[in-house]
Amino acid sequence: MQVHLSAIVAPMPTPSDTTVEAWTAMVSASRRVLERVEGALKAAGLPPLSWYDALLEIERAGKPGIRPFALRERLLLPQYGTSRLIDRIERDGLIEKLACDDDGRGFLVRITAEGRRVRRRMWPVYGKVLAEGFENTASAEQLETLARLCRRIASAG
Amino acid sequence: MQVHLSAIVAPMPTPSDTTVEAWTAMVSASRRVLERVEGALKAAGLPPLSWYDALLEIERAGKPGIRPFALRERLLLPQYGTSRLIDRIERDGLIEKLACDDDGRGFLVRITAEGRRVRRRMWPVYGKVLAEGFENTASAEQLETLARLCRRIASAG
DNA sequence: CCCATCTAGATGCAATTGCATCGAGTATGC
DNA sequence: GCATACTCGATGCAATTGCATCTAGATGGG
Repeated sequence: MQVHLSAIVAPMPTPSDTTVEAWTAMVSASRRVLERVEGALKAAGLPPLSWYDALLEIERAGKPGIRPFALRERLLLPQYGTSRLIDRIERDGLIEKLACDDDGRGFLVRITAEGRRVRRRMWPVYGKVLAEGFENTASAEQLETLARLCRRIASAG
Repeated sequence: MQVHLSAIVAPMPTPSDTTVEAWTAMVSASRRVLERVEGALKAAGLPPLSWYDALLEIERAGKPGIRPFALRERLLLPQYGTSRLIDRIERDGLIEKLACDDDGRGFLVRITAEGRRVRRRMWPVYGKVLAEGFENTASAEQLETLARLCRRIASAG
């Protein structure tokens, strides 16, 4: 039996079938749910999902607001994406930009009353799709397992 | 204690914390791996991941080729997305369009030698990221579980 | 055969994303 | 205090995506 040196020195870069199965299933699942969520939001005349995530984080930051770079970290968005998302949401009056005292380069983003209202209207639409997709399908225990595995993969390098 | 009728008649549309945890973990994981894959492909001077998926399906279809609508079903892409993806890949010479005898509206898509070569070069780059993300992180058994849960969620409605 | 209807695929236009780069402000070292 | 490096955020431009609509060919009655 011949053994290639590369197989000993370095691990094969080729993933197992099981890995590929898991990966494709994960991508399909998240894409499908994402499509359903976006579709439901649009059908209800509401903004896209990215606005929900941003509004939620901004609302959580409360009265003092949040810096764009901090928002970027939470949303895992590229810097320019964050910048433009903030612009669009602001143009719609759901958030406002506040001068930042201790750093002249940046500013703070705070949610407006209208922003809170819109986020609240989005939640049941969003949540309904999630509940349908997940809770009719898997037990709480299975969902915990799923979450744990996904978190590990997300932080793996 | 007051109970709202809606809580009895229809299930609450609000998902459990566990559901939300699983969902956000799943989205983060797939987005992170996707970013890594796209980054690795770009760093290697190779086309984006969407091309890989398309090339793989087209290659699998073999000599007779595959109709765009069939490709669309497999890739879960919108119709216009498929149409344009085919255009771009064709412009690069990795696939070719063949007249379709039994349906004058459409055509068949077939991979070229160059297309096969490019797909083969993409695989180790793609696969390496998958192997790192999944196999260093979870056992085969866990990956099976992950795949099973994700498949169920993908097909749930 | 002819019309109505349906399916396959393309495309104009607007919105979004990706990439590179820029401008302004801050922090550091001297 | 000042030059240098760094961080924050914006933006021009090209590529991609989403949406609506369109054309050509197929299909199914009458």
